[in-house]
Amino acid sequence: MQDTLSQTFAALADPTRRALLARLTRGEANVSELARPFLKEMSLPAVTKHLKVLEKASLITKTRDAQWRPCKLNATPFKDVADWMEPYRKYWEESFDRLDAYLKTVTSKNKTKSKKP
Amino acid sequence: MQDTLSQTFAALADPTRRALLARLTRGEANVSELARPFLKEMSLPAVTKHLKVLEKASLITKTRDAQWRPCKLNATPFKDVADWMEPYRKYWEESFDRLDAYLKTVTSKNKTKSKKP
DNA sequence: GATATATTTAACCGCTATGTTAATTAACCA
DNA sequence: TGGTTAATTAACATAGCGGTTAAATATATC
Repeated sequence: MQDTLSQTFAALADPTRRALLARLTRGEANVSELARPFLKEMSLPAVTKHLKVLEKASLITKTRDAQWRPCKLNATPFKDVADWMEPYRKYWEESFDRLDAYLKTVTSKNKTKSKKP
Repeated sequence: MQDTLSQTFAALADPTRRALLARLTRGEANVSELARPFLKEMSLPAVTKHLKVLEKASLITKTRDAQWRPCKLNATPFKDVADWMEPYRKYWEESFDRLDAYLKTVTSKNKTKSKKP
């Protein structure tokens, strides 16, 4: 078994699973509701498996309501990812500041060709 | 081939690769420098492969200097992850606000037991 | 009890990821 | 030229992922 963060990233490394999470930001949903948009591309058991991966990674929690299994998002792993990202934030923001600066030089070079009169 | 974000998350889903990235926040390093801390646990070709995964995911760039291959971090995929995370931020912060609120109720319940006079 | 709906489990398959060791390539040095 | 260091490639083993279909389980309803 892997460490928690690896498990989280592995769970996020699939577009179907990310779409499932995105759906859950709009509120709880049970398995068949979650599966519906994907049933042209894959079977229901495939979706069940994706949900199990998300559940094992604690990204979602499955509860019980009669024969339905409402799922909801868990915040903790997102927080963990955000915290892991933090040391890199300064780095990439700096990088985009540089892009910003570059774009400003381009703008100034093209001033005479500007659409505005 | 997978989509970019999946490739990024997959690359991050390994503790060795995350450690390599962490090392690179302290500046450029070539392959053997990067490998050194891991050579008790795995072979050099294994590290080479990890670096290739990071490179394919654009998380690092490998350049050339004689027989050395200095590696440096790329900001873009980190930005992409951060952007993907953004819709979830409010969600998990809210969740930790709730924790905060809970902790406050605990504090208030224990007011009489507080260390402060 | 029988049937319908919701979901999971089982058994299987093909592909890819991660590691190994041995060999190879590339660049430098003496 | 020959030797050393740096890094990659080749060939291979193993394990796990993501999908399938078919069967099983759970709950509600008639």
